[in-house]
Amino acid sequence: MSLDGSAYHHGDLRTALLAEAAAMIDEGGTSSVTMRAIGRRLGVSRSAPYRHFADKSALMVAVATAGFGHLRDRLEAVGAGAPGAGMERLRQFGEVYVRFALENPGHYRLMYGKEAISREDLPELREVANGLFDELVRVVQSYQRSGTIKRQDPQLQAYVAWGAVHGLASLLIEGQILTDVDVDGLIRQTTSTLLDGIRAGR
Amino acid sequence: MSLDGSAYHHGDLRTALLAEAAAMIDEGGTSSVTMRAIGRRLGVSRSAPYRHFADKSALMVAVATAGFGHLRDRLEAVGAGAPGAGMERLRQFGEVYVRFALENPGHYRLMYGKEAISREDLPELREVANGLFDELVRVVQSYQRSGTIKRQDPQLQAYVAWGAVHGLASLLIEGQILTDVDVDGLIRQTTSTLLDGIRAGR
DNA sequence: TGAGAACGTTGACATCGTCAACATTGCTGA
DNA sequence: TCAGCAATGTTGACGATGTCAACGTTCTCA
Repeated sequence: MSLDGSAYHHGDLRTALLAEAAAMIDEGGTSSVTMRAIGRRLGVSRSAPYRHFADKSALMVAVATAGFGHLRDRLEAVGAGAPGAGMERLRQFGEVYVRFALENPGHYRLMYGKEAISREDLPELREVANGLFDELVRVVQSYQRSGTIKRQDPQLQAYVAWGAVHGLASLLIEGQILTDVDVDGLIRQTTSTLLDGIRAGR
Repeated sequence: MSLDGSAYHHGDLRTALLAEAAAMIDEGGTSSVTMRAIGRRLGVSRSAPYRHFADKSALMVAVATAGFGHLRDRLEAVGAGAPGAGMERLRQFGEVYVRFALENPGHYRLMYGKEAISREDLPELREVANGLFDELVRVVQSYQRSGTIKRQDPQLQAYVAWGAVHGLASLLIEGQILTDVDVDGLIRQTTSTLLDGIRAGR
């Protein structure tokens, strides 16, 4: 790869494609993403992307995969920190999750929507997504063992928690929440309500 | 309009277009909807739909509008019923909301996603959506007055509640929840957790 | 009954995803 | 060093799509 201005070979088109695709989704949704437009914005021809991704769907899948990687990094950073008192760690997971979605709406939509990713069998994506969820189930189970939260079906409890943060993230991303709302306060109140709802009864 | 088999005039193409579009979204997502395909499926030419909707976006907006009408009817039916003890009515709102989404995934996605509906200014849609939300805020306020739930910012509380059911509905619709999960139980546990979370503290 | 409104059809064009054929550059082994 | 192959990019072409314009058909009502 050359670092000079030789135009023919881009240098790192694959990476640029991933970034540009995500940026375009952020700006105008998945339907605004066009293979030709991506090429145009990156100054390459319309079919240059096909040297790096089999088709548009493959590019979308790659963006989603990258998103899962980033999200996992964020969540692992939380897990690696000090446990904190009570359910502080669980709250942090929730808040980090929502903030990730707000900062990477393009990635997030691909990760948890099936609009742009039509392929039926995507074992890789399924696996990483399930891995994150399983981690949440484990956290729930540990809180149950310590008697901090109600002893219900851990899987259902995890789905409820996920649903709460996913719902908030989705509403925010899709522009369903009035712009004058205090987002930080809303995130905090969402996690607080969730934690109060699953806390082991007196 | 003729009821015989005269082929030239469809009879009620506008209604048929709305139904067919929603059905196609249910089946393959918004990206699978094609003006030409709708025409094909209804046995009319590719541009017949343009006699009833200015463009594809207008058709999508009309589907969403119909969806809001149906959802409002369902929720009003709940509101008209017996109040029930405690927060039973609030739970019913939540459950009816999620079930509506599950039964009408095509409509629901259009209603609360901005993927297929790109138009910036859609005062009609905004108004009906805000109307439903305002109703939720009012319900929250009445529960606050009766001392049933915590006295927090009613708007934030309403967003939290909406987020919980919207999140669950979205996860289910987007196929993010394992198929062997007890959906009824999950819906019930979601509303229970939410109600426990906002219930006025002892 | 006849004329305009309402409704439907075909032709045409730009854009899109994508494949095939071809051009250019980078790298590696003799 | 350099020939040749792999990697990377480009252009041409095709079918599908959204949509407009021009035109045909049917309905309605004065």
